[in-house]
Amino acid sequence: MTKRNEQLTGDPAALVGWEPRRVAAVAPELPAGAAPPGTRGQILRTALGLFSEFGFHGTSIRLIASNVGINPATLYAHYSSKEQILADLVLLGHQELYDRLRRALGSADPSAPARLAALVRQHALIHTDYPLLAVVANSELHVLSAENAATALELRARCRGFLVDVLADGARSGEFRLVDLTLTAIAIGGLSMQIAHWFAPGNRYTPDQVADVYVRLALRMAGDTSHRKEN
Amino acid sequence: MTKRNEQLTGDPAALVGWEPRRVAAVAPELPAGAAPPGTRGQILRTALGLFSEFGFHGTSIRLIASNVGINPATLYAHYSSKEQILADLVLLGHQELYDRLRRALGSADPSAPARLAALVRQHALIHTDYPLLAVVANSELHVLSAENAATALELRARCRGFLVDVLADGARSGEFRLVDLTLTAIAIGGLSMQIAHWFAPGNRYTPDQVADVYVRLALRMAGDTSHRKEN
DNA sequence: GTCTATAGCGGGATAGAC
DNA sequence: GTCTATCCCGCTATAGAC
Repeated sequence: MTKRNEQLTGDPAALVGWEPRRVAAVAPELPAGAAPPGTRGQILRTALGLFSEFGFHGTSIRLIASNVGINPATLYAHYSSKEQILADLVLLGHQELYDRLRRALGSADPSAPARLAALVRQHALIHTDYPLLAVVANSELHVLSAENAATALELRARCRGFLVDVLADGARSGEFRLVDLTLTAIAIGGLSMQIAHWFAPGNRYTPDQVADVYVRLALRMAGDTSHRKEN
Repeated sequence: MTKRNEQLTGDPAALVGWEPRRVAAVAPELPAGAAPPGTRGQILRTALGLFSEFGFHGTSIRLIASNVGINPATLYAHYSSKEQILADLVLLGHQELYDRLRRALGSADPSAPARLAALVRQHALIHTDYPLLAVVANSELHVLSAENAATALELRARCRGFLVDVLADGARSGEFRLVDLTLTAIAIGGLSMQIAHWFAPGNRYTPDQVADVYVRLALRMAGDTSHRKEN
């Protein structure tokens, strides 16, 4: 039995989707340096775990406070409202994504396939590293007021711009054969987002393995002409 | 300017993601024959529209009732609880998906690429035809009790089985060159789900155009060896 | 089936002592 | 910063008349 055949006989149902949870049960972590210190950070991490599982409207101030181990009133010494906690999380998640993608483009080879691979790799890795943050940032953003969502939406637009630019460059140069620019960008942009819903440290894929697979899938979707055999 | 260049110069940001809505603003429709008649059906459709935009916990009984034009108490003559309304919607959405995929497989050519294309086409079309139902069935299922979610989860497992079987068959026969069975199945299975978040009738893609693109993307992801040039 | 009225509870947020 | 105590509101759901 080769490794390839092992993959073919593995049971996908064992990995994903059998349970009605929104995310795998992983510890709520925030990017190093991004989390505020002390109680404020503890509130943020606790809210992250609860929002990711029950949603913003399904999580009460009282529940957050009790999980932190403080009184509900104490929470308002650190955040002005429940929405402000979510706003901080959503912004933080989008900033981390934008920073990673920008750095990835900065250090990638200039060819379109190399830049696309770098973007997709980082997009996959942010979802394995911070799955709860990714779920909250993506699926609870819509409950924020327009003002609280504005900065995150601008960062998101820039990230989408990175992807569209790389795909368009590759199409012009002949490195890619796109089926359709807009829909391919949407599809590749959404590809890694599902990772947050099933990935957990210690399952049968490492983050790097997941990222490798997703990079190859994205290159196939873009119609990469440079390394077709390897894809 | 060729059509291909139009695609390349079209602005993707004009289509998707600039707004913090969960779904495009489309009328809340249910599959013909699946919706109950009279007030009961009206409640179901109204709840569908509200759940899709604000989520289950973000939607109150009072809001549903006022949008239907009835008293909140009247609602309980038709449904035993708010959760029961959601349970009906989630089940209905999963049944429609399962029925479509089963019919698609029944009428498809026996080759693996033809069956994969049929599955992906129907998966895409159900998201263009019933985007609100798809969003609710997918992203609010987790608030249901285990009993209320059980049937939908079983249907979902069968649908995933369809996809995994087709990919595994194609890999064995050499029609597909898979990067990884499990992750490809997850990726293709999630591919069309995003459609529900941006598609609206009357935008620049028809449902058939969307489905065509997604079928080609999926065949590329599977490493289809039979029609490589067309993909 | 639909209404009025309301029970009973839990929600977000605040006042003020320490 | 953290607590106790509480305000006030909106929530799901029910009782009972019509």
